[in-house]
Amino acid sequence: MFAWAKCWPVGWRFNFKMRWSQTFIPTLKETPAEAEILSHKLLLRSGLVRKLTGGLYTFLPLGLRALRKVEAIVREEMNRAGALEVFMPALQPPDIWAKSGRLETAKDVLFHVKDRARKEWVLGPTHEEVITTLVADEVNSYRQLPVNFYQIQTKFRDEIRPRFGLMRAKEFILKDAYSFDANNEAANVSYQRMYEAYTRIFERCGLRAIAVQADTGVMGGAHSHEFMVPAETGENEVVYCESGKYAANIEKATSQGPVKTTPIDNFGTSEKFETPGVKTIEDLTKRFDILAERQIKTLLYIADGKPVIVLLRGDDQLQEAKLGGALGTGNFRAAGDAEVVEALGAHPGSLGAVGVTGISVYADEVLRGGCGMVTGANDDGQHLRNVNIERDITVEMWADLRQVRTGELCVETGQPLKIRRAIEVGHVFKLGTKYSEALGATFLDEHGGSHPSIMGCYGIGVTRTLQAVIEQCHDEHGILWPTSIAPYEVCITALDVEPESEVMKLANRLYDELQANGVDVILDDRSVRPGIKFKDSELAGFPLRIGIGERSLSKGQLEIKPRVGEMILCSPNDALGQVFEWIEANRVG
RNA sequence: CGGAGCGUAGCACAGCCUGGUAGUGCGCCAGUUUUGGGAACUGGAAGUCGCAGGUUCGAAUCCUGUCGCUCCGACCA
Repeated sequence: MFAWAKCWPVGWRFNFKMRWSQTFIPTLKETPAEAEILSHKLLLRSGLVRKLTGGLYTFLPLGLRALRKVEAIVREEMNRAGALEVFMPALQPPDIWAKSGRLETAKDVLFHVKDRARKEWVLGPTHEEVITTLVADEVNSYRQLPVNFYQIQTKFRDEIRPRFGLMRAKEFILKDAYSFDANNEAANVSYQRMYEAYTRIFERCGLRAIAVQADTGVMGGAHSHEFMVPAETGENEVVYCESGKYAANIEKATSQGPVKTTPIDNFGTSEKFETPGVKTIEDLTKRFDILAERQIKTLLYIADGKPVIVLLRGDDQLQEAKLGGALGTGNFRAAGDAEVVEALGAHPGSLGAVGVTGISVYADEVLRGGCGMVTGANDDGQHLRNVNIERDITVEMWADLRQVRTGELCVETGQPLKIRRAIEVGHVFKLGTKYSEALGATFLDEHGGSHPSIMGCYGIGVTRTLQAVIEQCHDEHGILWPTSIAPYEVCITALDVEPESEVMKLANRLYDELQANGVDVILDDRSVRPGIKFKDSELAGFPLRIGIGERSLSKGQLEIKPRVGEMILCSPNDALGQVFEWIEANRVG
């Protein structure tokens, strides 16, 4: 009868009449000490989840209902976009991970388990290897392409430090999808289709998420977007232009660059000077009056076991993701002090690249043409001045390595850029042929030629999305669920719970009518004081509360109180219509 | 893995410095009074003080180790 009923998860048709007294909603008046951020506190206080141990949570009935609704929205939109649902093993043989090379490159996040024969297995943090193996076996012809498989499944990741409840957990629910195409154009279509599906999914979940350009890491390529929910507690930083024309993860973001260094005519040769005790860029600025932008910052990294020098302007910060791209490997780290001394003969604070041989030098583009610069002399307490970079330093590779700073100008619009924190809830990524080549997912084209499929992968953190909604939608009293994913859309608060009372009779009647019309409703029949019912209902965040009590019923009225908005008084006979009208007016997406 | 902090009743915490009867508030159970915004009173149940070892006549308290949790950092295809 009503359209919204159709979006309920499969299997919800024969719901038991849900009385608050018969379910399990352990709300907390006080905040548990373990929770730091608001969404985590509210997850616990409103009785949605409980922690088993760090990074592992049990979903309680209320939390599970919200989770299932998010899943249902994801499923609907993936199906609408033409993706096919499958379900793959979480437990996987390590040999397919060896084939893709990720047994090594992803070893830090992989959980390993042994069976009784002492054979090793891994728990999947994602499923590229499994799906590509399937497609390698089953898809042989261009006629079978394109194809896009997805699943909603528990993933495992050996997080060093789980935190913030469901935000960063050892075990979490991810929707992952993998597209296979015969050529680049088709792959771009698949990508675009997922991008649009994601936009709809987050909209329907009531989330304000923005798509930002994302780092593609070692694999390169321009096609990667992350869907970010702006939030102070987010673990990512997003650089954006207020025009809306540019937004990127800070790992990827570029700008028109920092303030230009004032040119200095410098034809002199570089020369050493004494800088006793100087350890930082700031020391040099303060004690020798040398602007940071006139200094060369020299960092030593170890990439694939070999030292490399990284040069930046003194006032810039290295963006490590960019360095990874330039190095072409993810296997790198900052060198330790001992390694620095061994490679360059001085301690950090006096490092430089002038005259260094045998170590590759990667320099930030901003330094190109830099004259009259100051840098360490690879001799503790000594620096060099009058350094002309292109004359005095052998640079192996110039690259964008610096991190963008607030206020730099947008490459698209010329307006100042802003930076804010955000939660990553989804990621679309054009993979290319890395996995199809490694695992033999090839197809024959119409001329009989064999090619690896072009792949894309697309993830949504389902559990994280749920918490991101809470992080974005709450007030001082509790959660403000969008109707689309609220555990219940309507809570009937009966203030006289005697089974034969007029109040309870009306409450039951309304319950049955709402349920029969596909509205998701809970009846608070607990024998507790009204204040507790009101507070709990606000904490749990049900979008609409119907209050029925003797006081108003004696005047022929009941109360319809939106979680956000003014109370509506109406007669019992008008109640259904009012509720339907409100729900219709407040649907999301 | 580095740094910091914390483990005492279901939850939030005091007690520890200065060793000697296990405490407070909320919650829970029973009763009475209440009854439209987290009630009041009375009574009650509930803790091997994270675990192990040591010092001591005696350890929640001091020492050593260990496990767990939280925060900061490192990490995050």
